[in-house]
Amino acid sequence: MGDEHAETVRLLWGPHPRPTRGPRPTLDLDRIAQAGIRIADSDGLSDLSMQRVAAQLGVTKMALYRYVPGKAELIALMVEAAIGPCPTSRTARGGWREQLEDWARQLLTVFRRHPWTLEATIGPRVMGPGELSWMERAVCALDGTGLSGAERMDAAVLLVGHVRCITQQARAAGPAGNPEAQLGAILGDLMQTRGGQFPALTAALASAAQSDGQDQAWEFGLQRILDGLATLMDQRTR
Amino acid sequence: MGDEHAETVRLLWGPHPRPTRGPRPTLDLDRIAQAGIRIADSDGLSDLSMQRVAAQLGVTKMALYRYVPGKAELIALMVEAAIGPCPTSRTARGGWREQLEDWARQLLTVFRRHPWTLEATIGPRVMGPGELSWMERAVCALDGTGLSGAERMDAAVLLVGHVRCITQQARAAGPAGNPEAQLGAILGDLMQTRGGQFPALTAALASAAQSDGQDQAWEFGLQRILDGLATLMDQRTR
DNA sequence: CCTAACTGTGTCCGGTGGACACTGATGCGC
DNA sequence: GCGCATCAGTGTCCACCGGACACAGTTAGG
Repeated sequence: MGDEHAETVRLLWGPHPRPTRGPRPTLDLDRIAQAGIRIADSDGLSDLSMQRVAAQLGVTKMALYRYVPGKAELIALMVEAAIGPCPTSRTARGGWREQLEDWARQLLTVFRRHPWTLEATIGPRVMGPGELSWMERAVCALDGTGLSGAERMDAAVLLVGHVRCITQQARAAGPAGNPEAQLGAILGDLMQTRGGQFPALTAALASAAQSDGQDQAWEFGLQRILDGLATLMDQRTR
Repeated sequence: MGDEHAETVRLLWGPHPRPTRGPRPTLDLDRIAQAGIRIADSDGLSDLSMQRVAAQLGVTKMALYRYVPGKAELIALMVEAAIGPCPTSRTARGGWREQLEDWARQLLTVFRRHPWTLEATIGPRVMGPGELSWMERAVCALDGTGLSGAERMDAAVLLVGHVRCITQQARAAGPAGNPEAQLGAILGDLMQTRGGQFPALTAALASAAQSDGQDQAWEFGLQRILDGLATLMDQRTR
């Protein structure tokens, strides 16, 4: 039972007993995580190395291994600190749809602020209390809607998937510029040079080029998912 | 205009002129990509190195650089070869909903077969003809539904996001065992030990524990998205 | 036949994550 | 007050990574 994830769980969930003997630690987990977040925010996860994190904190890289077993656990700490707990402001106001919509928008801003969390949360991993609090809030918003527990979880997962997908799409455009336009430009170039073996795609892109909203894909998917949930609830209560 | 992506486009889209002079190349792009896919399929993308790919082909790692400018381009080739073109069987049979559902299921099997494509297609990247053919098929299925070009693209992107999200979730359980059960077990452990500061989540998990279907999250999200699309079309034609 | 083009190899470099032994600071039990 | 177990940070070392570059061997065209 005691696999290698146990240490990660302890790091994310505590406790973190301060030892009484020996010299005072100059660092703590939160400062290390913040330093890593600063690097990943500015230069991306690929430029994150133990050396850089240690240098930012004024220590040697090996000093970090006194706090963290390895790079993977450091990234897990960074993700937990970057995502943080779900803000509880305006809790339980409005119906499930308003609550979920608000929740999804807040989650999107968090992901947008730390785009590297996308690639950091790809594989199987241990979730921290902050991440779980986000799930808690979404499931809670669906209380009393007639959906089963599994369905409430699935709905939350579905929304998270959309948030992640949109965040990734937004990253393709860089910090400035709207994603759809740039994606459309690249695709349009390919269409023009490589001939029209994708007729439906070219037609859709030509029509999409005149579209304006830079968050159109986000709004579209969000409303479609919420519509689908509403349809299910309708079928249940009928 | 001639940025570093130009070489990637040439690699993915051709042409690949065979030189007349000099010794015959012992390798070709397809064999290299297949070797990389074999490694990534069995040991994951993190264990993919130029050395391993070269060893599998019986050459030195530097020989690969005669065909591929770098590791990133090799991975792009692998993704294109692994995803491949969208199968055109049973094309344009049934309504948009049946077509899209079939399309999404086929895409899911492809992603399940090559889970590493998830992390390989995270950042902004150049898409190959195979990937585009999948998009083409989805957009084509939505022809004549009253949706605008941008909306058809957004719908396809929405479905891809769901497929990716489910694939990631499935990876958490390893090759065997159903994802929801294992995820629920980890979460349940945390609930039990860390106390009930997530009441809604614990309740939902307790209810989800009795659920049976191992692809329930997949089916749930898929039907919700399709329901949402149907709702939009209903509003349009009304 | 010769030469230019091209392939695969060997060597080298900076950087990475991590193991390990070590020095020095610290607080508890005596 | 003192000694010693404990723990923090450092320096050194290693295997491995992606990639640059010069080189030898092979091939086809003039």
